Amino acid sequence: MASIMKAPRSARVDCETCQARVDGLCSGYSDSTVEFISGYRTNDRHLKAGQDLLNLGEPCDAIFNLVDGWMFRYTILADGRRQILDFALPGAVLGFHSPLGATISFGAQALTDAVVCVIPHNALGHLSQRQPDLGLRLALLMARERSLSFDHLTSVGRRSAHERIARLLLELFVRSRAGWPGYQIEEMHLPVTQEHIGDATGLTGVHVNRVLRDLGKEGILKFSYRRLSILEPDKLMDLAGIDQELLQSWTGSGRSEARAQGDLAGGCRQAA
Amino acid sequence: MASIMKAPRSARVDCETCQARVDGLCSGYSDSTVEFISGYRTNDRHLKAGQDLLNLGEPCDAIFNLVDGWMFRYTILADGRRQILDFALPGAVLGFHSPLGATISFGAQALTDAVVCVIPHNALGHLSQRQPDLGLRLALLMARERSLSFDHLTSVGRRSAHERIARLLLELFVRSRAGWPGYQIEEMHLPVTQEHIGDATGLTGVHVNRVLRDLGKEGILKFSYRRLSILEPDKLMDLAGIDQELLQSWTGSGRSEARAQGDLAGGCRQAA
DNA sequence: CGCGCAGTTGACAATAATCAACGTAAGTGG
DNA sequence: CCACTTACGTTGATTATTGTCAACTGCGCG
Repeated sequence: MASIMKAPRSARVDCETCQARVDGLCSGYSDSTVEFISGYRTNDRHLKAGQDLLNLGEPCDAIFNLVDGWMFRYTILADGRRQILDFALPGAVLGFHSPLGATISFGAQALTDAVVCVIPHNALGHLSQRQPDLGLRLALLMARERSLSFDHLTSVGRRSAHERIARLLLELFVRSRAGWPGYQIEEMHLPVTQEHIGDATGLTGVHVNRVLRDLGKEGILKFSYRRLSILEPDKLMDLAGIDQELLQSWTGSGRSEARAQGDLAGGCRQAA
Repeated sequence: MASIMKAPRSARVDCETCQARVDGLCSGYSDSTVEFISGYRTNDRHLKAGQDLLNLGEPCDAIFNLVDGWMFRYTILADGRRQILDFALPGAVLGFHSPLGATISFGAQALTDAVVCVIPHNALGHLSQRQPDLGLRLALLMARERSLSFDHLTSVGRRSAHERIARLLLELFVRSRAGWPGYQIEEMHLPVTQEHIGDATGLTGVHVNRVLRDLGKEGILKFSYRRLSILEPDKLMDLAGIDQELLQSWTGSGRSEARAQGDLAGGCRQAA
């Protein structure tokens, strides 16, 4: 798919390795087989858990495609308060902020060891010339991220602590599994602490703990030391106020969405 | 700029009127002269204050460019709680959500009488073929909206009621004036109620009122019956925790951003 | 001039933060 | 394998912030 050709311009050096990675953008989740096809990936960065991808206040001239691992985006206020903006799973695009050469205002930190593919901003122009749909696909991805952000805003602004936490855990479960637990007890490793949950939901770590105790007592779920057990999926879904359609938008598996992606990916392959 | 040519396909009928409007997308604020150039705009919708543009739960096959007036996006929870997601000023793009034909999950309501230009989704594909940069410009616009949403999330999650309200009023002032008040007393008409402010900041209308009373007592600002007076701009800026750079990202007047838009707009005009 | 919506105020309740102490699991070097 | 270290989690007492309810006021508009 990614044919090898000499690069006539310096910016093109990165294009070939990036091409395959960019191909995965619109799906929202990267296809691991692409890595083998594209051969050696020279532009990858490997992060250890807890390490930052971007340093706040520095300019940023690239976007990043998360290949492996979990990360999260955050803001730090002057007095140290932290707000986690969202959690990034493989396939996410990080560092695409409006002003191209401007200093960034959001950090991105690895929750687990992680690998990101670096796509310089100037390569984007070349890529989008060869692949006319790239821009619209990126726009769609950004729009989806914005919708997710709207969702979080609604949670933090108008839902109770119980609802917010139930919702967040459910979201992370569904997004990482790319599916709804169904109606059986489910268990998984979630690489976040209660402090992370607090910073994502606008609560204190201490209060998160109390709410988790409540949810445990009610037999809905258990979470401690990065291990989540969903004991009563239906009760959890009820508490979180989730409907089926929303679940689909998280996984990108909705019927209409699949159709839309099909269109775009189709046009994409024609162009290549 | 928008040359007239026969439309070979039905979707093209809308293209000509939309073309000019779409040209304004990347600026973030529409250029009113464009209206005259494009001649009669057949696809406009006129809304009265309080009227909804989108009905929650219905499918949506178009995007909208707000030409005139103020609007806001919102969510309603099952029990009636409302969260205002953002305020839209002329130039904003509404209704661009991920699944193309899916039912929408966010409402959009007019605060004043308003005019929007309707751009059917299928026209987007045609337009972006003739105007290859359109996608990237849209992506940039979406990314900027996401950043704004991240900002609101941080406010609601981690700032006090006073900070949130100060920040929101300052944001609306700066965005609508496209500039910072400077250091003199400023006054303006803000077409929102205290209830709106509450729903945008995750507070109650009652509590917003108390905070506004505090801010009035301290001589920082006054707001009542849709009239905002900023009495001490520097104190307000301090309370809101705003830095100069953020102001620029709101107005889109930052140096690096202007450069980026120049690049894009330039490529855009070449294509036309 | 009277109706309605927006704003204002007070008393009270609920939710969540803060502070501080202690418990417990995971990781490390000897 | 152990003691040691550290980060994470747990709990109670107390305070602060914000919400709820309800009554009342004032502005604007036909």
